Amino acid sequence: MVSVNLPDGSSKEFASAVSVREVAAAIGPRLAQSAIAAVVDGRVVGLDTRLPGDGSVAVRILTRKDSEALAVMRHSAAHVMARAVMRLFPGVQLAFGPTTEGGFYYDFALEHPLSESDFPAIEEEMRKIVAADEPFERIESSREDARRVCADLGQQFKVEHIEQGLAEYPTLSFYRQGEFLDLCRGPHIPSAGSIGAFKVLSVAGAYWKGDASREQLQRLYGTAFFTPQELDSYLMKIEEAKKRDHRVLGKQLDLFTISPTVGSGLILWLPKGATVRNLLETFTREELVRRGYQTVYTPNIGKVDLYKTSGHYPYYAKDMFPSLVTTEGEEFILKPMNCPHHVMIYKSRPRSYRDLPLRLAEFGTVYRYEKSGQLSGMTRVRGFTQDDAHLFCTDEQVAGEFRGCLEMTQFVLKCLGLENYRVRLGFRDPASDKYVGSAEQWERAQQAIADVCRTLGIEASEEPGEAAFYGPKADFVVTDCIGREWQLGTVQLDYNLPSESRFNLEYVGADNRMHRPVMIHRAPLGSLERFIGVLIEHFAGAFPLWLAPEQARVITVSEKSEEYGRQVEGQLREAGFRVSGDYRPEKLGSKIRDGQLELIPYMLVVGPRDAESGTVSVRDRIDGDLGAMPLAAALERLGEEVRSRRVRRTFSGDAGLGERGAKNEY
RNA sequence: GCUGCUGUAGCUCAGCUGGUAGAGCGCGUCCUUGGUAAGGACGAGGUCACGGGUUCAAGUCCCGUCAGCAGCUCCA
Repeated sequence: MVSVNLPDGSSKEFASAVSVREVAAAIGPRLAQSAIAAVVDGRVVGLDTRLPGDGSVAVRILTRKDSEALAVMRHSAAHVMARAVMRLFPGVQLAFGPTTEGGFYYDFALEHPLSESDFPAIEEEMRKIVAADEPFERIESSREDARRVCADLGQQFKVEHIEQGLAEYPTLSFYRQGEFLDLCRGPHIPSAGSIGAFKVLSVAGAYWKGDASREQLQRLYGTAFFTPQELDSYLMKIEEAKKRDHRVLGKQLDLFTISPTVGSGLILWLPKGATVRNLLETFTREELVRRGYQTVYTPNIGKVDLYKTSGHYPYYAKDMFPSLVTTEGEEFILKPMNCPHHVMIYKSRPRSYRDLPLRLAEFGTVYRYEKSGQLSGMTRVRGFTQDDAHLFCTDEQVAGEFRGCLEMTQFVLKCLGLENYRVRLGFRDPASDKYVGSAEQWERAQQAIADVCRTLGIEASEEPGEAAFYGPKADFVVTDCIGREWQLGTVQLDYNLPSESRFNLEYVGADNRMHRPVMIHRAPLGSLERFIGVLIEHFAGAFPLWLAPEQARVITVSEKSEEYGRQVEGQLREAGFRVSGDYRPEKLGSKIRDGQLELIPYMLVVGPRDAESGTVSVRDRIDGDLGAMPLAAALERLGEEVRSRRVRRTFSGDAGLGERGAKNEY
């Protein structure tokens, strides 16, 4: 006798070991019809799952209305896609085919290189399979049988996976659908007919088990929904997100460009982009002064010995541009980070505990040789400027300094309306011995960091094993408009560079003895390139007034008002606004449209009526025509919005193309 | 770096199975002098990424290089 507890609080008794399908049928024929899967004691299972013969279990039947059902269906869609590919191309080796946040993919090894031109045939074959509505049948077998079946099918990846990845499982499961049989944990939908709408989206390379030294596979991406309407709206969402892409907007709005002649991964800041950067730098600099930092400048190159001492060379040699060798045989490298230079400033004279904490800040431009396939717009580049600073402090000061760094990062992000981020705390892997510094020192620091986050109300995930070898860290991660995550700000403790084997940093303590300082690396924005790239997407190019490259544009109703228009423009400029004037002999509507498309926050329309009364007709980018007002009133309105750094509208949220939520369902 | 795809006017793109280049927007000139998202006419603008090859003939086919895109991998 088994007692089945249902979500509505009721329960049903069954005499024997029933399947979930039978439970659904007992609740109602309609439910049995629309059931996709079920959640049994918190685990998503297929309808063919048999409940235990006695005791009590919680069962929730999933229909297409439940979000868990979508993932189950998509996984089945991945099988259907694999089946279609196997029908079309001989000799397909199956690898993994999990669901992702926005759909699913399946990795294959096959001779024929898949391309978009193959998608229609694959989709057509999938349509046939869905229309046939054959059931997904679960088959359980022993490890040995499973291995033999896969070997007989010639599926080498599956054989390897059974032998290695699944070594601990005594029994394994297959799912059969028609001629298609695949090693798979499941669960699956009852039959293919529930796949309402699907699309093969893209193909790309991927390595078996993510290992670049292993076979390269072809990864076919797709997505599926229960209804064509949902699929359409998803595809629309992707299109919308693509329009927000900073690479598209950067070109459209003349913010930055990249020239192959200068070099890929090297950003050329156009005047408008440079304006935004400049404003951000000024904003940050003011904040640094307020928080007790001192600014420094250091050169773009340094002798290779500096990096030998820091330990970065030759360990990171592949990630740096090759060294520059002078005719006299001196070897320099383009600096890949600022810390060694800042360390030398610390070492430029003996330090006392009274000097600490010493906070040295610099907008330092660094160069790293990223692999060509890595480069992407402004978010992944080979030359970038960090809003960098290095703090030298005593062990006791670490918590307070760390707190200050996080507060500043929080403050800066808040000022920009960037609220959609998460913080990852990279902690040590207790099982590893690769770390510099004592275990107690780490424990104390990690504890302090976690406490600081808690008191600041920062939602942070502790990730053991994610720390760098030299110290724990806190990374601020934001998601871009197409769902990719980018690390922006970072705060990292460093026990390595100050150590005896590196730069051997010291200070004289109150006890007149030498002590070793702790170093903190921190960059609230991270890199200006990446940060502004993310900001462009965050605002969809429509920067808040205080950051807008062009804050206002004077537009004349006709050429008759040009003189008054230029006068207004002059007064705005005098008042410190970034302003332009459009005096072309175009119609008003046309000039407004241009201004709107260029995302100018305010347009000041002036015509004969305004010239007469000394007014301007203000048009707001967001709210439209605000009507005529005295010029002084308009200046006050804009000035107030700048001073308060008001953020009126953002476009966060992604199109669900990310990999978060990817599950390895085989 | 690897796999796949892409590279045509300033921008977005068309150009069929090879027969010496097109559109829209933008730009220039002129007409129009208009009150909140596209007035009209005319015109200029292209080593079809670069280098080889096949061919009577290459934007189109093949190879290489460079760059971009998607993904994998890595990030002090």
